[in-house]
Amino acid sequence: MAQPDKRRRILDAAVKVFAQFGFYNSKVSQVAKEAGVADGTIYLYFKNKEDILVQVFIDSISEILRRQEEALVDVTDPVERLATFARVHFDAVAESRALAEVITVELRQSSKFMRNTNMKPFGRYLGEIAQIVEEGQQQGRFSPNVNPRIAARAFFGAIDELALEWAMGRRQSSLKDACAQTVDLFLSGLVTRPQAN
Amino acid sequence: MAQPDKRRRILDAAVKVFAQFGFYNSKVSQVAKEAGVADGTIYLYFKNKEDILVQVFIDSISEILRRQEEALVDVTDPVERLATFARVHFDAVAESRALAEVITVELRQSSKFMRNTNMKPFGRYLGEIAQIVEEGQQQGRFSPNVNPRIAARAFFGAIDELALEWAMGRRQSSLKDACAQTVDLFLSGLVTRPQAN
Amino acid sequence: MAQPDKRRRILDAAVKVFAQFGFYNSKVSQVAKEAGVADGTIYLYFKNKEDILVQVFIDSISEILRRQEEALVDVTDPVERLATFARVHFDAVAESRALAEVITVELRQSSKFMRNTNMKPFGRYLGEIAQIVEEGQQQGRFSPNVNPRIAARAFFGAIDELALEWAMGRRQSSLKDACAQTVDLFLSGLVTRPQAN
Amino acid sequence: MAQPDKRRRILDAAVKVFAQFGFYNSKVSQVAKEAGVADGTIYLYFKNKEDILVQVFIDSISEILRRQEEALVDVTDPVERLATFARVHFDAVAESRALAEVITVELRQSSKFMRNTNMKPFGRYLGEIAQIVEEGQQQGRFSPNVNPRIAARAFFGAIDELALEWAMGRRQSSLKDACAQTVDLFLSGLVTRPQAN
DNA sequence: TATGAATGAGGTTTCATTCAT
DNA sequence: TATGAATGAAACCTCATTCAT
Repeated sequence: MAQPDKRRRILDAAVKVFAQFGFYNSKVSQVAKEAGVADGTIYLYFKNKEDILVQVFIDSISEILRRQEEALVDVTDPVERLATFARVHFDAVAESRALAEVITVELRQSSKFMRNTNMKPFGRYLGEIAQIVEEGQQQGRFSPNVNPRIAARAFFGAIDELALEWAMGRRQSSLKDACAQTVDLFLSGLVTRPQAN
Repeated sequence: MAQPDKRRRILDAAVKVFAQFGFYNSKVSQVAKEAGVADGTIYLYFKNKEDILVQVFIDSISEILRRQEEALVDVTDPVERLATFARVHFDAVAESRALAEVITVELRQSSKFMRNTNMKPFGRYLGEIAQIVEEGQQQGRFSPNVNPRIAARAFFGAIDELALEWAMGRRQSSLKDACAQTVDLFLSGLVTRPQAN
Repeated sequence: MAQPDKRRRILDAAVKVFAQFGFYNSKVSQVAKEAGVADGTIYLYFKNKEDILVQVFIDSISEILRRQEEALVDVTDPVERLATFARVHFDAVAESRALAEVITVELRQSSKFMRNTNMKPFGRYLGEIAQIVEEGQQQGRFSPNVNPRIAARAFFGAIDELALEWAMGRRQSSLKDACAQTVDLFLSGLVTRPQAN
Repeated sequence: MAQPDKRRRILDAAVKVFAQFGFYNSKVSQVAKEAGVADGTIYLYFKNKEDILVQVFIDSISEILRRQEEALVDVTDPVERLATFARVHFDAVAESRALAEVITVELRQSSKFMRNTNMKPFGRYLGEIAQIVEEGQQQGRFSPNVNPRIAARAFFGAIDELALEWAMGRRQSSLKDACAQTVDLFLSGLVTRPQAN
């Protein structure tokens, strides 16, 4: 009975349930059953239902951020860094289709109501991309004509949309291909091409 | 008493209310009050609460599609067509911040439940982009190395994400700028550059 | 458009609808549609929904009573009168299965709420049976040991229950047979048998 | 707080409330208040409002059947068995006027919707009577000219109608008398009288 | 008389949350 | 810590009835 990390089990169960039914159509009791705990137990670990979603999000983004930092630690070329970033994001998403749905879909829905919540991890996530772009501009590898934050947002939107498409079950081509194509699209638009023109 | 288009008024009210509180936190009675009709009247025009959301979506996408077709009728150059498409999308979104929120946020939330719904308008919307890309490839203006449907999806994701950012109230730069930058990013990645390399 | 007897059409429609769905599960609009009139028209002829049921009942019982009186006018023998009464009741029921259901089932349900209503026709109906029994007793043909009103009630209960069984669709034997058997049962218990014992 | 049998209390409360207002005019909240539980608690024990009625019926019929079997265990004479059956039915009814109303009135109303329900207890109840008649016929005590199932139905209809009359508040004579008279009526019609004729 | 769009009161039911054990 | 029976607030939706035409 004494599970090592009940909080973890509840979060995992929540991801599974939220992904299948959507946050507002999921019942706390479903999450409890999936986690193998009593309904009341959930409230020992989370303030309320919405808090579960927030924690799922914070935990997931934090974990992905950790992986990003780990993967990027030795990569210095901005072009390579952006490609790596996209690959890690896709790999994370590929690991858990359910998590992808929760992050891409449920999160947006709740975000309005999370203005007071600690959304820093997501800001950091976007900021990470923006920083790569910025560094690329400083190194003269990326065109200085783009706003780094806007480019980051657009970049995230593109790969996230593909992740959603994939998560929704219409896997038209391999994940890797889509990832690479997207990165290429962006990079070829981003990189400075002194020789051309 | 006899309002000309009660259905229209309910839809407009719904967009306003859903945008402010989110679909699941909106009450049908709020929509009714905002529309100036009785609660029951809503059910003369819509099957149920979710149907309002579906109709908002279908109506909006249809209207935007109409505008796209109108705007694109005389544009032949693929590069120009894609730029026009993005501009019209942004203009439509700019017209109604509430509508933007509902389409970008609420819709995704419900999309799981819309699998059975007539999502053709959305499919057409994406298809429209894909077709532009495809034609561009056929005319040799766009790189043949991208899958048109994936490019369309990524393109949509990028401009939609920017629209979301804007709708969420963090209007960092002018809409037009963001639009143009995004289009540029994509186009420069997409267009063939025979002279370079 | 000008139907001769709209009230009649509404009553007939009500019988059909009430029989199929039950009074409380029938919608006034269903009755209106079945009658081929607008919803509001019903309220030109009836005070409210319950009034339709009351009128159906009063009209039906009155009509059956009329037939009973017509059939009994020339019958003088009490035994024969009771048998005739049962036969006419069954024939009436046989004519309209829907009417049978409404009278046997729906009416009981509402009767509590009809205490203030003019239920005289039903009282007269039972009274008619009681009177036959009473006359039989006065003529020495029926045992004086039974309370005529109780006998009437039991008699009605028996044939009504059979009618219900029949109306519910389990027509085990011919209507006439069941009728005759029931009458026989009662009569042989009722008639004085001077020779026996 | 912890009531021993909350289900029982809800059923009892339901019988009381349904009898007074009728099933369709009773509110679930009334039943809850009468039972001293919260509205939601009802749904821990019953599927929905109609299920309460079904369970009242099944429970009651089962209980009466139990009593019938107990009372009949030592009675062998068919005539006596039928008389006993009637007496037990009346006694059960006499115990709870409310229950009588619910069973005789409300139940019929819903019976259309109960076709899919497990109505076996009622079938068994009627079957019990039919079996007594059949055994009586086999033993030569009852006339072979009647269909046992029809006789059972008529018998039930008669005593049930009297119960209804009584439950409706027009207690014209003692219950026992009515019971005895009814039984006598039937039995004298049913029993074979070798000496007569 | 007839219509039927509009009304709006109110009931059934759900489900997040609590708390006695 | 853990449980899960109980709570009760609140929302969706229905449908009898009205009334302007």
